[in-house]
Amino acid sequence: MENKKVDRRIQRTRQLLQDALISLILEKGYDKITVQNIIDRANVGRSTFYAHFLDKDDLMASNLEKLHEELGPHLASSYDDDSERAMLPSLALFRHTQEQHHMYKSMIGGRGIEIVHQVIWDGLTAHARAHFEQLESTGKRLAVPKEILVTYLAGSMRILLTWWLDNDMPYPPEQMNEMFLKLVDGGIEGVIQDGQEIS
Amino acid sequence: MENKKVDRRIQRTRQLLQDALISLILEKGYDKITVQNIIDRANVGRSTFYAHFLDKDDLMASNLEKLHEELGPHLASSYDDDSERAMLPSLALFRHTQEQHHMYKSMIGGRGIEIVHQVIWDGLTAHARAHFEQLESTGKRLAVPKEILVTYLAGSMRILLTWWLDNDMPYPPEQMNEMFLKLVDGGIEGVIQDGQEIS
DNA sequence: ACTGTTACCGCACAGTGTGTTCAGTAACAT
DNA sequence: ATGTTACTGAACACACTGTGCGGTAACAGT
Repeated sequence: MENKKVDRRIQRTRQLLQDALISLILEKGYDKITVQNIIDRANVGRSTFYAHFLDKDDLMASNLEKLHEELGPHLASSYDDDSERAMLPSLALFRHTQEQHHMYKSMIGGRGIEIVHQVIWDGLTAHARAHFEQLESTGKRLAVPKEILVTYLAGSMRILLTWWLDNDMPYPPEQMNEMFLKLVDGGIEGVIQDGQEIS
Repeated sequence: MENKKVDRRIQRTRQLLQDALISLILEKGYDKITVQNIIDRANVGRSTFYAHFLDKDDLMASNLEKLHEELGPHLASSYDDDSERAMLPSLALFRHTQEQHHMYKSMIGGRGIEIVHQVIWDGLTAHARAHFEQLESTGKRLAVPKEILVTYLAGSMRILLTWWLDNDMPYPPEQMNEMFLKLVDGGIEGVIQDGQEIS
């Protein structure tokens, strides 16, 4: 059933290139990296690089995709842990970030990259949107436009996550999650109203 | 007293280059712009560009500096308006953003740029830090590390500002400011404690 | 209006990175 | 052992960078 037919050489090459990119990002930042740098560090032929990826961005995207696939299961299991007050799978995200902090830091800390936005943050935003839509369907009214709430919630998560990584994760994921919820809950609750009328 | 000795040709050239950069950013994003593009659009000789700026980043920095100088007075006057609950000069910032939205959007919306961080956001963070330090000096205790609060506050401002620009400013600055304060106040107040003891 | 100064232009230059092609070689699966 | 497939290395045209320099045009001050 499993597709184990992937040539070892392919696996090796892709891995080498992906690792090279990450380590280079952590050293000098995404912008300043050239394809030349990457293939030098990975010790891979020039033509080989272009046989696998279109360019630097494409390689980055593949890295991101990999991470995203791996994150999936973690999110699913998160609903067991903090299902109660979960507006976002924040605890799961903090935990996974700690596990894969090299990868995350290369994508977040060392300056944001276009593609990261499109995959990670848009996913978070979707989560938040679903939360508020579900809330609305139960008759609640929002004193602030939904899209702003959604952006704010996902954005706050991003802010704390970024800070955490930039500061070498000085607190455990659980504590970060507590603080995140404490900060965000207050503001969110203030704009949720039971009644029909809005000011 | 005034230094009006600046050669007209210099003013003209610098202005042309700065405008060219902004319009190009709004079209295709900072990363994809070359010095060649800039001088073509500005209709300025190659050597002239390098007579004024070191490279693309340097030109961007000059643009940013210009904006920052102009923002100064606005911030000062903001303390008249919302001095009461001002943790940040948020209203002034929303207003100035609306006035200079082309400039701001080119620097924020179309993907963050390294230098922007260092000037605008670090300034905001400093404001926030000053606020909490002043709060601490009056005997209040914080249930969340100060640096996290600072980051969160400045970050939230950034989030909303970015959203506002990306969505073509659908609400007036005053309303954005109200919503910002509503969202942020709740969370912040929840972590400020009067007493001496912390959990 | 005249004059010295200074900014601009245009072109040429070496240097570096890009993305493609292709024949030769080595590692792979079976 | 054999056919297949991925990698290598070198060459290629192209694009952009940053610098240098003589000629030209716009400037400020008298």
